[in-house]
Amino acid sequence: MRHCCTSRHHCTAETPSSTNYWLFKASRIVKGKEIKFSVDDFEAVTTTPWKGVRHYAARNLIKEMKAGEKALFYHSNCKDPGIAAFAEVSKEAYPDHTAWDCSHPYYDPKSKQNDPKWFMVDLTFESRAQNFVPLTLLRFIADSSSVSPPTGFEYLGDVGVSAIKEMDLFTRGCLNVQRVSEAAWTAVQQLASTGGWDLSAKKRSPRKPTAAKTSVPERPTRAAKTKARTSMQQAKGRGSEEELEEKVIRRVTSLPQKRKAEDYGELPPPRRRARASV
DNA sequence: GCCAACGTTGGC
DNA sequence: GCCAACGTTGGC
Repeated sequence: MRHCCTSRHHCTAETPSSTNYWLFKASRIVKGKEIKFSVDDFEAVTTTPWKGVRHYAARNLIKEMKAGEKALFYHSNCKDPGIAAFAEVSKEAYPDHTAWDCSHPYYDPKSKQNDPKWFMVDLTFESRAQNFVPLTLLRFIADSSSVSPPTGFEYLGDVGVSAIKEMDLFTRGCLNVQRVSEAAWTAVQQLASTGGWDLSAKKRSPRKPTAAKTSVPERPTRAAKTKARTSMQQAKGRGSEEELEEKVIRRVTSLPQKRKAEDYGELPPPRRRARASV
């Protein structure tokens, strides 16, 4: 028997054969190199092998995927991360051959042909999100202190709101492949098709205060860091007054307006060229 | 088998 | 560039 995951909220009571939903982060930068796989690229090629997953937790999810399961296509590592498209897993896990190619940026000498360490699935483009769903919006909804939807998002229902709150985007942000609950999938679809929010009104939550630095003056070992973090989190608890305050929507009228279409097009804004080119 | 260290990754 | 989460690795 196999655990579908470890002790997290996902897989408690669901039937093992139920459809899973996933989220794929299309990073633009890998090991310092620009990869540039945008939603435009994805739409153009339609089906793409999801190469280059080199994170164990992400790989484990990859191996769990089945053909036909739905996925969110997410732009990460960019100015305005968020969900840009809907997709489908079209081929289940098979060895990621780029790990065997020593000239490839995804090369990993520890992966052997007879014992592959990394896997990929094929992902097929289904549709573009009618409205790009930015992480900031999801965070805004997740941050609301109430279980009920914020004004303007009543259609999500309490179920949708709590599903968004539980998304791994917030607790496991660095994971580039994530599991998505059916309720969260539905909520994202609703957001994407409804649109109409005023992004400039959503205040980005400020950086959390870092109290640890002062208490750990010397260069701490990694373990010490971990411990410090953990205890800090425990001490901090959830829902301080400051946090509540952050949840208030503020009008921000002077937000830079420069980026519009390219926000969601994802291709890097054309770097101003020095005219030249002979 | 425990547990510290490592490696990966992305938001800020 | 820092921080964070966590599966895996490796020393013992």
